[in-house]
Amino acid sequence: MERTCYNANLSIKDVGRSVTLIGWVSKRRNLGSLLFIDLRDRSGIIQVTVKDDVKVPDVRNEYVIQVHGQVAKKDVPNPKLKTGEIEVIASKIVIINEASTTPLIIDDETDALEDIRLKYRYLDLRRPVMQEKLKIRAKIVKSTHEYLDNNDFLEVETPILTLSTPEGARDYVVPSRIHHGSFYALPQSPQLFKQLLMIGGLERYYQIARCFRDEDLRADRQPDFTQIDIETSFLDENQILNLMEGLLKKIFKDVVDYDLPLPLRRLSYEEALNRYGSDKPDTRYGIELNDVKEIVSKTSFPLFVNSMYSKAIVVPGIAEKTSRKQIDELQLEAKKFRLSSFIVLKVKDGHLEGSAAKFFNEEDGHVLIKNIGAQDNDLIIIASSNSLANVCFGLGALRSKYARELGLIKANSYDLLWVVDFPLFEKDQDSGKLSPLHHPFTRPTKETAQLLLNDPASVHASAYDIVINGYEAGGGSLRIYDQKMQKTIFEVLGLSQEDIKSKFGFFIDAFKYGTPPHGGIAFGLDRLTMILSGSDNIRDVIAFPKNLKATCPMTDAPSKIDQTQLDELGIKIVE
RNA sequence: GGACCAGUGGUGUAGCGGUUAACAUGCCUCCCUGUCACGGAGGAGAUCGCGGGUUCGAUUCCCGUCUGGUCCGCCA
Repeated sequence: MERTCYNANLSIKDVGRSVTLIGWVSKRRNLGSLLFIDLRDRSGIIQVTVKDDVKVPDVRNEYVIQVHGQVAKKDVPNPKLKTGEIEVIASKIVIINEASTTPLIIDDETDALEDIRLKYRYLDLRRPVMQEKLKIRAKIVKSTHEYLDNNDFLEVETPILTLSTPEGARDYVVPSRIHHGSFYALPQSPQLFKQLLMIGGLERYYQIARCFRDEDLRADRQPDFTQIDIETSFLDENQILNLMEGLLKKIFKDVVDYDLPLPLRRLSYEEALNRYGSDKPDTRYGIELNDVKEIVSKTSFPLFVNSMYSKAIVVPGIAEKTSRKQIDELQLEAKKFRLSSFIVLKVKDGHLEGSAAKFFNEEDGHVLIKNIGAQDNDLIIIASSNSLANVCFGLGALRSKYARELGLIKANSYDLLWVVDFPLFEKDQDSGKLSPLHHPFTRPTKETAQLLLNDPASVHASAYDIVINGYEAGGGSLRIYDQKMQKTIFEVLGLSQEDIKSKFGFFIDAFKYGTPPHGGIAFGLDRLTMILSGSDNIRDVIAFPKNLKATCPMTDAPSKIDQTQLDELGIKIVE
């Protein structure tokens, strides 16, 4: 189809040029014998002016049209448009296709709610903001290809139909037609395959890998999502982190023209937990956690005296406007994080106020205020519990809640850091069972590996997470490359010999043929795109996402299938 | 599995124990030669998510249910 160029490629330099443009009618302004059409294509909008003497067909919003005309300079430019200095004086307009009235307004500021936008996603995608997000996504992928290609990484695809390994997330499962009663699983990540590629001698691998996890959805979680999946051989933790910092630096430069200062800060898991109450802290604002165990133990308040851990946060300048009701709501919020016991104090004229203030004598009150740096009109929240995790995560949740509400987070700012030195295992709060914090292929640190059998909870992992603006944007580790070690880990996790053999037999077998020390990382492409496009919702950066019920409002997937299909698969549906 | 919030013309909202159900935008017709969120005049368009209850009367109050969203659990 004849076309000179994209709309937004035209500029003041093209004045006088004869052009043919194609696009959608974004807006008409009919002034009688003068008609303006905002013509939209992928590049942007340009104004087409149709004068009295040109016969035009009846053109409506979202019609696809071809415009023949001449570029002209506008007397009064429109600073809001990239092409605002010019317009195209039409000599001929051809309708390529008509359009019905759309169920949503095709505009950056559409007022349609999300379910309507998802149902008509193809229309939603016509909105320039949405296209911008997809362009940012593509740019991240392009930068990634460039950087990793330049650093000797080889892109390799791994299977989508693979073996189910029910540890970790729930698998999406695909029935086998040829083997009734057997199922493939979709990969939760290419973890085992990328390690086998290292055993296969590839040394540096990457893949823009689609991953699938059948767990409940969130604003930042989809059941199928994309990872920038990376694995290397013979590199230690520092070498990997440095290499990956180079990748992040290039992405941030290429995509948002931001010069990322390197090296990135590294925070131990313990410090992240104790200072920010999170394993993925946003450090763009304060309200850090303070240890107040020593001071509050001197009070007469039983909760404080009987709890092993007491920590406090200071929320600045809101004591006066915080009501009893708001404090009750706070209790509710903290309860979500298993933090049921905390008290709220206000600072007024250098003294503590609030129902729990009476437990502090004058001197202890002053010491508390001084030690945690509280000022008049500040709110002090003290949490106490015998679980350090509950105290920290609970206060961490309140910390981020207040940061959002008080507008302490600077827009369009970036905060990147590594969280390192994780524990290898975490204990289930109820059952006390150990499970891997990262995954069961993570290598214990040299210093703590010998504790594996006697004190597994104290073993640390050679694992690292990249945290950006409070999102876990990626994570990785050095992997176990010793067959015996891998077996021991499975045993500590309580897998039987049969389980190990049937689920991971092929994997452990491979280790005996000369496995290189290896390690890697996976970045969440969707989350990276969210952060770099300023979105707070993962659906906005995925062309065709699922809603919270894991269904697609446009296609209505998942759907029932024919009896014939079921019969072929040997499947009976239980209602 | 659980908590909370929201469902009113195509779209987004307002409203309220009795209304001609309001406003914006979109849509249709007409007028307009410099608009760019064009302007002006007129018009069509809603069984107020669904079911039940209270009531003389329910879009409004109550219960249930469905749908969507946010969060907790879950996400090696």
